[in-house]
Formats: sequence, C-alpha cells, structure tokens
Amino acid sequence: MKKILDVISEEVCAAFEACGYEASYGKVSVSNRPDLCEYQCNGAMAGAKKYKKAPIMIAKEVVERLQGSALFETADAVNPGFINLRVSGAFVAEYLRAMQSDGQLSVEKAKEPQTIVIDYGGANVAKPLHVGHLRSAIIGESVKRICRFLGHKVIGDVHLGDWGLQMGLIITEVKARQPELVYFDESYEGDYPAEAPFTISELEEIYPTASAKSKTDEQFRAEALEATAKLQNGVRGYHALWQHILNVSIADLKKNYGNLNVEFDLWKKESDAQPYIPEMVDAMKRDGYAYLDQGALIVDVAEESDTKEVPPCIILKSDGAALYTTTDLATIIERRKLFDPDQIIYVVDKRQEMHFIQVFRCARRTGLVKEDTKLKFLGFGTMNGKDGKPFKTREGGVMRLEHLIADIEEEMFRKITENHEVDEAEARQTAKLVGLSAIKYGDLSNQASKDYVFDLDKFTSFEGNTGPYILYTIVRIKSILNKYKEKGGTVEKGHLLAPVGASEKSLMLAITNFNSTVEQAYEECAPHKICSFIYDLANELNHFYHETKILSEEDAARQKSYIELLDLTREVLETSIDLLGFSAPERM
RNA sequence: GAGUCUGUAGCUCAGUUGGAUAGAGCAACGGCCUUCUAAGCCGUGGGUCGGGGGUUCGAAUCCCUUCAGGCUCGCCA
Repeated sequence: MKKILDVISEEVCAAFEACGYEASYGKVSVSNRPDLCEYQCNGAMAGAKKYKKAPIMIAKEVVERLQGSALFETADAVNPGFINLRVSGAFVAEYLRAMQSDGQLSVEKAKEPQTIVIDYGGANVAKPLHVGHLRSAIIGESVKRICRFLGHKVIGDVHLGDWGLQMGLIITEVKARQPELVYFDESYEGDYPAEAPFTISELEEIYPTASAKSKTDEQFRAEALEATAKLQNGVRGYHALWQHILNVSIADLKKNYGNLNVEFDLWKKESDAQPYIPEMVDAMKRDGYAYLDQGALIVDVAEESDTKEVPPCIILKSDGAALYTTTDLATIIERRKLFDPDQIIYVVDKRQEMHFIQVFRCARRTGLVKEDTKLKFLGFGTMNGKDGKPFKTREGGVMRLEHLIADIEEEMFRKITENHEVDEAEARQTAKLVGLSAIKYGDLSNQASKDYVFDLDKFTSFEGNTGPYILYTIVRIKSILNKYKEKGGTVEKGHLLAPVGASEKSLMLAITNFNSTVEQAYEECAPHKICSFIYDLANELNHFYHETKILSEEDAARQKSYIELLDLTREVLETSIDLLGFSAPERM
C-alpha cells in the first residue's frame, strides 16, 4: 500500500504544479504542531527564492487549489508560508479499511528481495552467556525479523567462537584433572565414548579456572597453546573432546537463546571456516595482495581518503596461526559459496569497528565479495549499570544471562500475583512474557549504537515507556474484544466509519504511520523507531479508551466501527512487538 | 598524541534528516476507579539543546572553534 504521506504529498504536489511551481515543493510531512494541523507542507518557503515571490503568496495560491480536494477537511496558508492540513475523516477511514484487508498491514514487500546473512549472537562455546551477549542477540533478532517482514530472505547465523586458545585451555585443564581419560592416550585407536566427560556446569567452571591459571602459570599456558595447535591439526582425541564441548555447549546455548525468543537458522562456528583458509591465503599471496612484514602475513587496506592510519590486515600471525580476521574473511568465502548473499550484516560491539573496516576492505580488495555485495557493520554500544560503568553484579562479577532473566521473571511474578488472583501456572507464564518484553523493549527503545543504562529497577517498575506498558495496552484491547464476543458480537473487517471523536481520529492517524515506520526501521537498521511508533500508538489507544465507552455504545454501526478500530490497533501492535521479538499474553 | 563517537529537564532517553512555542518517561506535586484491566488517564512545575562563532527567511539539526567524557589505534576476540 502507498504510504499515507505519499498519497497526501501527491495531492499537494499536483496543486503546486497546477499553480506553475515545481511539483517537488509539495512534499508533505507530519505536523510538528498537532495543535494547528495534522500534516504540513513547507514547500512554499523553500520555493520563495526561486520564484522571487513571498512564501505566503505561494502558499495561498496552492491552498486555493486544494479547496475542492476530498482528502482534506481544511487546508490553510499561515505566515510566513506554512501550509497546514487536516485530512478528512472519510479519507482516513478509507485508508484504514484498506489496511484491514492488506495481508501485510499496509507494508509493501521489497520488489527485489535480497538474500541477507545476519551475523549475531556472538557466543563462545564453553562459556556461559552473560549480559554482554544480550544486545547482539536482541538487536540481531529484531533486525532479522524486520528484514524478513519486508520480504527478504534472511539467514541468521549465531557464528560461535569454537576455535581459539579457549579450546586448548579447556582441553589442558581436563587433562590435568583426568589424565587417565582415553582422549589423551595417543596410542588409542578405538571409538571414543558417546558421553561427554563433563556436564555444562562443570564446563562453565573449567574454563574460567583454566583461563586464570594460564595467566600465572607459564607451563600451563604453553601446554594450552600446544593443545590448541594439536586440535587445529586434527589430533583424534582432542578433536573428540572438542566435539563433546561443542555438543554440551550448543545444547545449553539453544536453551538459553530459546528463553530469549531468539532463533538462529544457522549454527555455524569459526571452525567451519577453517577449510577455506589455505586456499584463501594462497590466492592472496599469488595475486600479490598479501606479503610478509615482521614475520606476519599482511594485506594493506589503507586508503588515500583515510583521516587516520588504518593498519594492515593481519592474515597469518608470525607463528603461522590464523586469527579472528582470518576466520572472518574465510567465513565470507563460505557464505558466498553457500548463500551468495546480497548483504551481510554484522551485529557486534561497536568497539570492533576498526576490525570490520579492515575485514571489509580486505574482502573487497582481494575480490572475496562481489562488487555489489553490501557488508554492513551494525555496532552497538555498551550496556552500563546505573553508575554509568559496564554492567556488573552486586559482587562486581559478570552477570549471567540466566540469572538476570530469572530475577526479572521472579519480580514480575511477584507483581502479577500481588495485583490479581491468578492461577500460579498462568502467572508464571505471564511473568515470562512480561519479563522478556521489559528486557527487550528496554534495550531496543534505545538507539543501538549508543551506550545505554540497564536499570533493573526501572525495568521492573513497569511504568511509562516500557515493554509491559505496551503489553498492558494490548491486553486491555483483548479484554474488550473478548467481552464483546461473549455478548454475541463478532469481530469483522471493513466496517470502519469516519471518526467522530478527536482521540478516535488521532488513533486512526497513528495507525497509518505503520508502513513508513517499518520501512524506515529497515533502511536504518533501527528497531528503536518501531518502539517509538508503538509507544505513540499505545498512548493514543489509551486516550481513546478513556474517552470512549465502547461496550455500552448504543449505535450498533458505530460500535462495530469502534471494535474494528480496536482490533486493527491490536493487530498492528502485536505485529510490531513480533518484529521486536516478544509477544503479549491474553491477560495480565 | 591521532582518530572517532557522545553531550538535550534533577535522572533515563526521543527529536520525523533545516521549520512554527524543543518532546516523552521516571522522580515531585494535584486530580480521576459502584461503569470496557488504575501496570491506566488528566493536569502543574522543571530547558542559555556543553560553551563561543558562522551559514539563512529559519539551526538541537549544517560548517568552524573550544570544553568535557567514552572508545579505538599491528600479530586478543
């Protein structure tokens, strides 16, 4: 469906043209003075210079032309040259009826759907998810859903870290604890046990212990480095252990991400890119891009227009080992081979920006990607505590995601049961939904690129611009709709009437912004635009709710129209929160 | 040091890409539940948009300068 601003703009542009002015001056925007008008056009002021005419004169001429239009209730020219517009109720109602029957709620699908790979999540195996992983998962999931809603083919890849020194550390620590295990017997040639020699909680304890050890114990560190090399060279026992670590970790990660309502289409990992490395390195050397410098194999990526020095891309360390950059480049090759994407979006901490500038440039230079493949870095800011410093537990440690979620759910459950008499099982379920909305909305309502303050008290207070407020609004609507049905009414589509009340019209106008909001959120990879849209919409709904008695409305046609307006609002809100990655309960 | 991002109400944040009187939420204060969920609604107070220049009919928004803070700067990820 055409956006309402475009429909209105076309009308005004035509009027400009009919008056002998360039049509483009007729572009209309939403009014920033709702007390004066609903939409405004500032083109008369922009055109004043060109036509050497007072802006107010131009505005008056155009307004004169608009008098007969069915779109507008009023069109006024105001000093110094604003054109103030109010649309007619009939026009808005017609637009909403079209929305009702549109399968995409007025959002047009992309004419040329792209294949987009989104790299998010960023978890490492054998390490528990902590709050640092929250943003990538939440933002990535939302961006994925937005792209998909616009009709693009999207592949979400968790891209696990499973190939670095961390693996060597774990293997070495396991060996120190249980040297008798068959994995360490180099002469062993049989099958290895199907059962892992550790549980996930043991694993989560093993890694930090080993990591700490490696910092003080030289010998241990050397062993870990050797183990890493052995693993990468395919030593059987180590490979089998690594497989156990993966299996145990992935099962746990799936559970955790599942609790966040975050789903990946692909569980790829760093190790999957390894097979592509040798050939990639050879090609880079052969084509003259890569050369040795201080023992390391590097590719220059500096450009003349750089305002600062961009260091070269290190492809292989001086000891010949691959590193982060190498893997990321090889992963691009793999993705091209498997999916031939038009675009790859990386949802990662913004501090990694330089790394990705290097990777992107290197990939382009060496021809790893096609000319028109878009590589996008979507960097997000740090999640800080109330003190403005990176978020920590009360004890100063890293907050595990499970605990954070559990804390919020518990607080939610307490609030729900405190306010109402509810079945415990239902209350638990509701607490889950509301808690998730609090976390996700709290994150997504901020611009991704900025640091933001994660304030537990704020999120559990559930007032104002929060996820629970949005859910509460949806639940209110559902409650009325259910009561209406209980009384024998049926909720249909296509019977919306022109509004009679001011808050009713405001609500209707708010709904019409849906398509432009989603489109903009896609273009800018900006879920927070959807948040501010639904917050506005929820506000409008609540105004309307307070001003209008719906179930006791005596005019049947009017009541039907109200009900359909509520239902459309509900549908838009629920679709929106689905794009953000959470959902609403039936009651709360 | 260089580069880069940020600076808007006491606090947390928006600001439709240059428009009219800069908006929300929290916190404070005052109203509204025998009537569709009060996790709500209505109202009051609170601002030199870090400071200073400039560009023009018009600047939180663009340019310059300055101050403060964050982050990044060759073999970690």
